[in-house]
Amino acid sequence: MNTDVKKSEVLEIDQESRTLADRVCKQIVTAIVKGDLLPGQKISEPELARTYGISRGPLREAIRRLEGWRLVERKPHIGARVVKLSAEELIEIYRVREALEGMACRLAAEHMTQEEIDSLKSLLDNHELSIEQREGRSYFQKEGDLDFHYRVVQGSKNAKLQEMLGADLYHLVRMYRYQFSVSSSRPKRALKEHRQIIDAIEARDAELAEMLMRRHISAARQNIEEKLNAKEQPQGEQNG
Amino acid sequence: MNTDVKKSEVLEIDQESRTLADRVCKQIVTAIVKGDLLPGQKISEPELARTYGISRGPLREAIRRLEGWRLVERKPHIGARVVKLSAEELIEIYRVREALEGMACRLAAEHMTQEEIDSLKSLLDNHELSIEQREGRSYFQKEGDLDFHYRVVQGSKNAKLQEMLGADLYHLVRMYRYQFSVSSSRPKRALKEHRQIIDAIEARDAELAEMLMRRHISAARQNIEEKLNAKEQPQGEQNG
DNA sequence: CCTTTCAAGATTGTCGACAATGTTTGAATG
DNA sequence: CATTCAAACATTGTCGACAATCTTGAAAGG
Repeated sequence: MNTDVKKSEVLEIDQESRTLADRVCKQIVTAIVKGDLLPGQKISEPELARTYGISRGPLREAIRRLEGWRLVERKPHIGARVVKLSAEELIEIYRVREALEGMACRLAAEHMTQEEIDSLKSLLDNHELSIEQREGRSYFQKEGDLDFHYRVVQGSKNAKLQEMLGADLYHLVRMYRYQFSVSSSRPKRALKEHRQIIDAIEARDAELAEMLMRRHISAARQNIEEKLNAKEQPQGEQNG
Repeated sequence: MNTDVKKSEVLEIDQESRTLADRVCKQIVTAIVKGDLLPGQKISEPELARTYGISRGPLREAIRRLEGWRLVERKPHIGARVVKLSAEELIEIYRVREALEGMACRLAAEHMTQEEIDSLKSLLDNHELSIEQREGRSYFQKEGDLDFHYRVVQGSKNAKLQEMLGADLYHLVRMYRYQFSVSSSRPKRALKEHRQIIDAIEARDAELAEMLMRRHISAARQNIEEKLNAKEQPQGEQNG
């Protein structure tokens, strides 16, 4: 038997998804992020319960947790819907990220270990390969960028920051990346900025690291704003 | 009949607490914030269900939402406990507040209406009265300060900021204010700083407003750090 | 033809019962 | 006397049924 294979996985995943509610909660998050459940879409309890093969009890508990995470909104006696962000709210999130990740990056310059820095640099090497080969392009656009940001936040060693960014905001960012494909669209430039940031962190230049991260996120925000404007200009095109 | 009395209340409160789960959720938050449920304390489902006179179903849903808000932690098959912050995590929260409320204050200087500013100034007048009369002292220490901060955040007009600060962090701050009484302990000085901040907002000096707010929160953090150190120095004194 | 009303259907909210898992107690053994 | 194991107990997890509320659609009236 393969008892000692993937021991940590057994311990961790088992710990976090031993109940139906926890497991289905993750599945719903994935469905939302991947776009199987679209923003604004109604979440039907009977339908989802059938889909996942569970009863409504654990499903409702999962929805309640998602409600706490602000990934779904609920109205009493009416139902739950996947949260739908307006353009303004999406921009707001990027402004919050600018403040929060700027701070995270400053702290990362102070607290990240050399091992973490080296590992992150090799991650960027992988990203570069993916971009050059044009094969993992969509991966980089959709997930690779957030991988980088996630690790910087981890490096800040501030648990509250990790919660607020990693667990709350990134879900929403991911969701909207999959929906509109408003990802960086200039992977090479983003990669260059990532390298500048990690260099500043390695040099322990906290001030510069914060500034570069703020500028990086600000550029991403402007990029989104442009794309949103470009999409809203053509009148008469309504989807829904 | 009094049908048109408190119409907004009927619409809002009714809307938010029409289900048992929503109502009991609020009750538990209040219990946590007031200190009836202490940090680290186990939340017994049968006991709470009896206390609130409901079945375990809605209660579990309420706990699940609180879990999403990170006010309680759950371990599968073991139970839920009120979250217990270490001294480091409490400090972390104040550092996050510094970044987030600094940003909120800058935005408030740009977006707060004159009516909101006037109302906030009269709130500060009330605080001054309370302090002078020494009668509402504990109210000011425990709630009045957060009232001010809450209104500034509202004035930022950034919904995401309002969520993250108003709905998430302030619960935790309140909880620990009630537990240790590590509130400002210098209400006059805090009030003076609040007045400086609102003056900067009224002058539409965003940069100054941000700086003053950051300094205000930083001072509060240092105050807490001192008190925590003073409490940890006396050895052999262990509680609970 | 459009609006209103009401009844049937579907969905959400609540409950009590049962199953699965943890915890505690106490007896047997070294 | 300490340790270990197992059985009894308590708690958490899951389910199906019923009640309360909302939605839909058809009939009646203007």
